[in-house]
Amino acid sequence: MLNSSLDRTFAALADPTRRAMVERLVQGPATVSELARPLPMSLPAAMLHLKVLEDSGLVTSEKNGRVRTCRIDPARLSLAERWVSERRQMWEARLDRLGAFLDETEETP
Amino acid sequence: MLNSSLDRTFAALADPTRRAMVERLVQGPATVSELARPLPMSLPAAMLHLKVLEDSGLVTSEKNGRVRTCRIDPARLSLAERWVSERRQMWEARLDRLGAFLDETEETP
DNA sequence: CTTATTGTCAAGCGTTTACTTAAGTATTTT
DNA sequence: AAAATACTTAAGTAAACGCTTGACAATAAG
Repeated sequence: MLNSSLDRTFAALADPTRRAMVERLVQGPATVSELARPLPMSLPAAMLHLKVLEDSGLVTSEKNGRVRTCRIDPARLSLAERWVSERRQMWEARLDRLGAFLDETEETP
Repeated sequence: MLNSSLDRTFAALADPTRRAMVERLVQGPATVSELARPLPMSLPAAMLHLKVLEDSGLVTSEKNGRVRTCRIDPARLSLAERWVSERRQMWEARLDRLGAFLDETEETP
């Protein structure tokens, strides 16, 4: 399905814990522990959130030795941004058409 | 909480049914039935989705007589758009700083 | 070799989500 | 007034989420 990646991306961003992780990762790569440390939950819980972010494609990671380094994928951020932006633009385009129609209609009152 | 509106907005957009409703509403206002008709589910189910959209603030509605008319609130679309956009920009800013640093470091090789 | 660090897997539990069908209310239309 | 329309509420169910604790790697450091 074409949209299921949008599903997962928006769902990933719907949680404050996961947005906090994104917020951290836009400053640069981080390990699993670094991401989990500030969070008010157990490490396994944090890893589940991380898994949601990875499944959405917003975050990628690679393991070297015993440490896994995570980084954000800005392309996925753009994907979500673009969907919203395009819909807002459609809405604006409709308003423009409506305005033009009204201008035409009320010529020489 | 300041962020719970972002929570609800992203959560609302995470579902294909609700995105389809948004997609419809950017073309202009619609009634509950008009929104529900194309969907492969019962009317009450569609109304639950609509409620999620309203709770998020993405959609508003008013009832005249027996028909409820729904319209989108583009400001809420912008809210989501802006959050994503700002984070993507933070990520880009970091890359810029990194580039500048590397340029400085490798002067006169 | 022993120990600490870093991450992972699994089982369990309570809450929330996404529907369903059935019944009911308010407003038009005939 | 009777019937159709448009929406709303309620009750119930199955699946998904978010978290916990506990046990268990694998790697690095002393």
